[in-house]
Amino acid sequence: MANDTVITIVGNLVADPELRWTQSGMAVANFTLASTPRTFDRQANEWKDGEALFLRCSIWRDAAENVAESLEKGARVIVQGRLKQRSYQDREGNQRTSIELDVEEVGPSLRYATARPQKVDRRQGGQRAPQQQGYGQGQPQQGQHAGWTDQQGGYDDTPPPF
Amino acid sequence: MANDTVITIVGNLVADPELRWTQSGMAVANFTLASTPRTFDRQANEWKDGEALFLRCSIWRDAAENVAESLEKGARVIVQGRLKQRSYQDREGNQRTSIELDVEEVGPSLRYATARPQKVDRRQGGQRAPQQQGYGQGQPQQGQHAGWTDQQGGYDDTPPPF
Amino acid sequence: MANDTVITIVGNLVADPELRWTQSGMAVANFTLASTPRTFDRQANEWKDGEALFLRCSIWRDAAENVAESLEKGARVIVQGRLKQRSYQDREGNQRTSIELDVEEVGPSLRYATARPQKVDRRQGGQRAPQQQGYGQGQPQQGQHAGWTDQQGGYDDTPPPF
Amino acid sequence: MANDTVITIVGNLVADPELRWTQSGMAVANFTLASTPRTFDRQANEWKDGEALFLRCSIWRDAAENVAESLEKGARVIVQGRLKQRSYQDREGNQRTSIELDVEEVGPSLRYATARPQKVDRRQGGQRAPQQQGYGQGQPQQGQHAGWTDQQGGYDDTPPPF
DNA sequence: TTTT
DNA sequence: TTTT
Repeated sequence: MANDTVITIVGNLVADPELRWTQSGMAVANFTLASTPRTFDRQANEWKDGEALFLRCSIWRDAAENVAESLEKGARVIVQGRLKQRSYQDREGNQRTSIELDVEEVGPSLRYATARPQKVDRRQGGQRAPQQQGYGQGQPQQGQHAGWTDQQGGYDDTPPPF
Repeated sequence: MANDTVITIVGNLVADPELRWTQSGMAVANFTLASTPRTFDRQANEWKDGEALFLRCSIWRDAAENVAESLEKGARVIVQGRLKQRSYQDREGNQRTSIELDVEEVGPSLRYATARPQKVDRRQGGQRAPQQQGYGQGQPQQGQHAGWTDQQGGYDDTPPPF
Repeated sequence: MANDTVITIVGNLVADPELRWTQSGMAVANFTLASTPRTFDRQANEWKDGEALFLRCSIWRDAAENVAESLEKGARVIVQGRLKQRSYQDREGNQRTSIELDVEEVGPSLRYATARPQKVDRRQGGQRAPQQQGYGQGQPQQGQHAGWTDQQGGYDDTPPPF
Repeated sequence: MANDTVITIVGNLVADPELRWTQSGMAVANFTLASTPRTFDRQANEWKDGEALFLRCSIWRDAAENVAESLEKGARVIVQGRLKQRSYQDREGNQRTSIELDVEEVGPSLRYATARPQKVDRRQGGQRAPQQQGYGQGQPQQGQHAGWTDQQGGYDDTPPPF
């Protein structure tokens, strides 16, 4: 019976995405992700970066255009898709195969401080709510803060998990 | 030996994220994801939505502030994190447990047409490159298009995988 | 658009699987997995076990019988399936929900030295190497079967997890 | 920051696993998984098999011996591990890379009727139910061992995948 | 309780 | 090059 080959990878774009169109007018974007596993070195007793995986990705239609507009070299993204084998001929004429990712979902990671895109307007047309500046003020909104730590309860002050 | 419980889910926020701070000043954002499995109904011979999973999520520090600023009700996101069991007392005083997701990575999905946030500037400070217009024009850029479909090669016109 | 909620977890069975049959004769096995995340404690500078996640799992048809025959308390397994929300009434009559895993694939982990099951016979017919000890008879155990379908029936009256 | 590149794949072994030892005596098993995505053909209105992905896998130590004893050509398995890029020289002397899977967990799928291995003995010491047919002797097979470590040695000279 |  |  058939299998499901969907996987998820987190990594950074090694270059800007390349946007193209098929002859029938369908958009396709290609980009390469570098994904660097974190490994704990028992000898050195510290975290080190492992060897990076470079994974070629492709994405289609609207998503391709979104990717080309929203992502650039260095962006950290989460991608979900299917591993696919592609055949090609090298310069010597030998048949070769490579493994790539057919992306179904991709999103820019919101993990770090610089990653604060504007809110997206989901209404028809795709305009976005006006914003004067508003990035990264990064300070507690008084009301919320007070309201929350005033109570006894809710989340305790335990350290976060990572 | 210990296990790794990292999972990835795609879904939509059922409400705006709630941003709070611990007493020590650490930001935490909470939100609930609705993830609706797509199932193929053999009787009706068509795709249908399955029953949604509602998964409570929490995220910490900078990422919490990014989430609060960037995401809102309805947003489609990819989240990666660890399933966690939380204990609490219900109104009758019974000990209960719930399963939640401790989010490590989250990104707004770029899958659909309206999802086109501006490019994020990765330089220190987080300002973003000026842009005159540039959103969603969604048309082939002449040079690229021509250069690509002119050749015989590159990607062929096969239908996309999904 | 709908989402795909398939996840994979590695863990150990906290008890032997429970095998039952629906009134229509379909086998279902239930078991609970304990999955213990490994975390690196920066203070102590060592690996520690995090808090275990206990995840209720169900699996159907042939796979249910395989699970009941092959797995027992303590077994380390890899499971792949969909997170599902289940509604039930607690003793006070309140509507509650729990999150469980609808298992699509499960296999006993071959990671450690003791995990060496016999090779499986893949030939048509499915006979397998003779076994004295009475596993694998593949028939409803009278007590369980009766006890369960005697009730008003169906699968939906199972007790909530934990 | 580093990423986590753990993925899970379900597939079938295209051949028996190959078991070898490094010069330092560490076991390593290699096998190739075929993972065939199931796709729904809207034209034909039916499920079809997509194009298979062939993924080269390696696994180490005890797990390698377990794999060699328990799995054979055709076996359906669940594997979890990290995608890794490997460099090698092709016959023309060109530097090439391939993507493989460093397996951390693997288990034979219990999904189908024929997949019913005996229960595994989990007691200290790792003895297992008596077996007449000679699986699981757990010792290096002379020929393989010799043939492999006789060469100049180490694991790194293995031929590239496919 | 969300959703192209 | 596998496969309920």
